[in-house]
Amino acid sequence: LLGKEVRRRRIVLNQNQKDTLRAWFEKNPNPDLATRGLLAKELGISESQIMTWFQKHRKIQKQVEFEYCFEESQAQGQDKPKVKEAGRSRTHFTKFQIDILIEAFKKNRFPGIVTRENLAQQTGIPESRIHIWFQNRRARHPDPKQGTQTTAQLPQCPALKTTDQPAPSKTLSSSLSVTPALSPPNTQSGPLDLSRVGQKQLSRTSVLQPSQVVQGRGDGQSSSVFNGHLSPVITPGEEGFHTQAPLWLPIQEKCQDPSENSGLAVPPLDHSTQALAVNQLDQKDFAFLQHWDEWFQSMLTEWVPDKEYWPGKSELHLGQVQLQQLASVSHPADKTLQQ
DNA sequence: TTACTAACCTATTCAACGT
DNA sequence: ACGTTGAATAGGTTAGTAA
Repeated sequence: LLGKEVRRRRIVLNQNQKDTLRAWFEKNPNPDLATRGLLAKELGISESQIMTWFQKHRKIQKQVEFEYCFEESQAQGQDKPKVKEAGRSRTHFTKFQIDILIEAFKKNRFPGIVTRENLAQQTGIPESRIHIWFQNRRARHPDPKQGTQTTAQLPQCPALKTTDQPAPSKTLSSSLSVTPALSPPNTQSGPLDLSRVGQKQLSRTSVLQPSQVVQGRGDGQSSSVFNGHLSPVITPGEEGFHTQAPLWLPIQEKCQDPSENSGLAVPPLDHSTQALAVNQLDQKDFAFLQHWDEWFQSMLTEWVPDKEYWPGKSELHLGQVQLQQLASVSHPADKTLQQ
């Protein structure tokens, strides 16, 4: 926004690069670090870009395979033997390297590409490994400055806790995948397992990316408020779940270093700003949100975990009625909801 | 303007390795 | 066997680029 570092400049692979990558992918969809390095040299792009490309294509291939299996599976002789990568290699960082990384982490938990590359140069560690290191570090060392609330409490930064799905305004805007807004808590990967609640964390509550927290759509609409509002924080209670809706989520995005974080994090929104955001809603908006919250809560209180109903990873099969219900309460002013 | 997709994120799991 | 932690995966969003 202000010329600060954002993310790695997006490149567009040329045909030759794509062909080469595809050829390598066919030979081995899981190249190790050394192989990726070689490829990177050959193609003139970075190893982490190679890594990203392969990650994406593994996903795509899985999806394709799944669809293929779904269509003509049963009879055919199951999946072909895949190229199995030899044991996962593990990078060993020296204390010197770790010290540098930890220092950098203290300064900024979300280093942009420039910082990561600087660190790579300082430490001699490939940038992609540094990226992974920061991911792991963030996951395992929650920011102490974010307070000591548990994840079941009010959302905290840099990540805004929500239910495990995006807010309806987003959800509905893309392909009417209504599942998210109606998903019961912690069910993205299957039935709710209450035994785990309260241990490490509420499993499968998703966390918005820093950039997802407050970023409006730039169209003057109060989507950010919607985002916060429509994401009830669901806490397990003795008799089920309690939502904390309606929620005017106190968004306190905290950039580590505004001058050079990845640029995905957004500046903190102080309380006056929040209040303003809320006040800016007109009565129609407010009535709608109240209506939504009531409906949402009623849906949640009616919901009963049913193992048969949540068999696997993803889909929640909703009845037509629920879909229509959801659609019918779309905010008239929010065009994205109309879709 | 829209579709595509690289770059990025969290959450979770796998697995190497030191104890 | 277990804890730590690097690597991988799943599932998502953001934003730059080409059509």
